[in-house]
Amino acid sequence: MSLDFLGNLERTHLCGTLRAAEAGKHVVLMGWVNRRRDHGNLIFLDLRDRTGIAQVVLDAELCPEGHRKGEQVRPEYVVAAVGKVRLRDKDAINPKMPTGEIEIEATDLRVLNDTRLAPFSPSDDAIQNEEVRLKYRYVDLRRAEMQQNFRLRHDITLAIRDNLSQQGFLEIETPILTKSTPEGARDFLVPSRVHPGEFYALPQSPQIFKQILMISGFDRYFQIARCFRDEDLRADRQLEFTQVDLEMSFPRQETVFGVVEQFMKAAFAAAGVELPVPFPRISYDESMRQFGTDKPDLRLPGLTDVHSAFTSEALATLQVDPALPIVALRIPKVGELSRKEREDNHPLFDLKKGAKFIDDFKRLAKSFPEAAAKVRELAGAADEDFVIIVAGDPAHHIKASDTKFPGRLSEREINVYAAAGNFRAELAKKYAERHGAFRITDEVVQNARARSAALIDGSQAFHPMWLTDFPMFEYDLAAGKWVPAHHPFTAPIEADMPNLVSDPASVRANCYDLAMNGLELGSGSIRIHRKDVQQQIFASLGITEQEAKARFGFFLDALEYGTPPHGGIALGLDRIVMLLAGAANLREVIAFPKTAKAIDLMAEAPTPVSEQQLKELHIRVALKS
RNA sequence: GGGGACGUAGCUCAGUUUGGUUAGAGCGCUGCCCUGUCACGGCAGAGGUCGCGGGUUCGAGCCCCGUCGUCCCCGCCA
Repeated sequence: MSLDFLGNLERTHLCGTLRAAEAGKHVVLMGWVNRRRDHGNLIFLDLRDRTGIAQVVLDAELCPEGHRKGEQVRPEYVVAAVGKVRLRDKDAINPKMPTGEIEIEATDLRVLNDTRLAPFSPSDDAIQNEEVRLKYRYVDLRRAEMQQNFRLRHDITLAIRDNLSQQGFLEIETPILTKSTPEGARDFLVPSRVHPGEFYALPQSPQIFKQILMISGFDRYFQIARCFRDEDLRADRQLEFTQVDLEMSFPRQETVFGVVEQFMKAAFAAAGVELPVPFPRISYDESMRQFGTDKPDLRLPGLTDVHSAFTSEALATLQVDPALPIVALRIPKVGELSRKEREDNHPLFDLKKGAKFIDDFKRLAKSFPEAAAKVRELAGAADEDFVIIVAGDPAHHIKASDTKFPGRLSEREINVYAAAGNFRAELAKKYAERHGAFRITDEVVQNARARSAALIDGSQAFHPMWLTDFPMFEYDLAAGKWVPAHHPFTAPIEADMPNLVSDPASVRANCYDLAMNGLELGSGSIRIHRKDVQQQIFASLGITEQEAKARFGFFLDALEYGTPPHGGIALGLDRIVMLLAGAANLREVIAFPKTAKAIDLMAEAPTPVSEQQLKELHIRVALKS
């Protein structure tokens, strides 16, 4: 069909905002045709823009030209509707729509653009095919749910910026092209044209720069910072992601917690949710014991120590390592599972962690009726609750004693807890419908979206938790030495410093994580600001002065020029938005995300580049055959 | 690198258990009809290399092997 020019037509209103109060006004609306209902001489168009939908009426008698065009428009055509707002007859009011009391009596319709038939319609909320959604992301993003997600993201980001600014933080940008450091995640490298054979790296975080900003006297820095890590993706991990990154001078751990609690409260308020502060705290060891993870989800029961339910004879018969934890995990209201249902769950358990599980209670009860009953009692299990016992496998090649140091959890213990914790999280996801523990979060998120004036109580739906007292070092059994569990500028807790050399196992790091509903939201630490302490740490890690200089030279220099005590944290903005959007993965809150195989299906990145480009960059590609 | 789920019409899915006529449904799409619909309705119609390759078989959407893609998890992510 022939298209119309916009001419000097100016939009006067937004579709979703029209109400009965506007009745009688002449309006010009522009947007996409959401649906068309053709009654012959009367055509209804649902016109959609970012604010919502309004009904346009094309009457063959009142507006023959517009009606004629209306016969030809199709969903997702872009049109301008000119006309008068009028109240609908009482029996024509649609109470399901915010604009349902009015409609636009069209006097003119301009067809601004047509469309190819998209593989799905933005008005269709049943679309689940992520491949198609990502390829046609521009259509997917038109969907009301996506529009809401990005409105939410905007509001949250704005609130955090505003709040941190009010708390005296200054937003300062740091380089995207920077220096590769071999620590941590894999870097994305950028070849230098000017310097043959040399590379920049994209920042995994602004870590070193923000510390230098403290040395530079900015006192309080923050940045909504894009970060890049070339690692495998997950539901909560993308190659590039956004951190709320901040650093402050002269803080105690408490100071950082206070700052974060304030801006998190503000961020949640921007999403319509009241988040109580301060957040509760738990030590790393306690979190591992109780939840088998350092990002606990407190909406479900934790792990229960059920060692006491078993006699040593029973453990021997069951082939369970008595030196390792024996815990029960309980998923409420799952009901009794058939053998096949249980077996379907077995791949969710990570056998490589040196742990095993018992999920057949009937069989257990035949041989050890008291133990079976005692386990369920200790775990507080009701009849319809599903209980699994997780314990150490004595056949594992690393013995329970091999990595055991007094006063802290051993690698084997951690792995048994982790196997239980992972299993718990996977089963919780699988049986979400049955246990219903996640429903409260969905409800709060849904209600908050409706944006009534008052904030909705989020205390039952969101469970923030500070994790503290992480071990400073981990023992690398293969290398036979202590390695840092965090980046090497993390300060030890002051009281533990005398033990740095004599008893590294006992040293705790002055760092902290923020977890919520099974997600790690952020991680930070108080940093080392003294050269002598930094040298001690390097020494206890077996890093020579030359090595340290090669890796972090400029930063170690900077540390010697009057570095104030400082510390900070970085929080995953995408994850915060994901929680508040009620989304199951990050792709729902990132406009142009990548697939699990790190591909942008819309832009079709990555791709090979021309020989000429490679040549300019002094690069030759040698693919492994 | 490893484990798991999925892949049938544009979309959502049934059909795969136990191989057997021309592979179905709803939505969407096309044409016609319709002045009060709002998931409009009515009539008619088009649309399928059953992800791809190979194998078994008289015969494969269904069985076997391989491969590709999407998703989830482990490893990895200081």
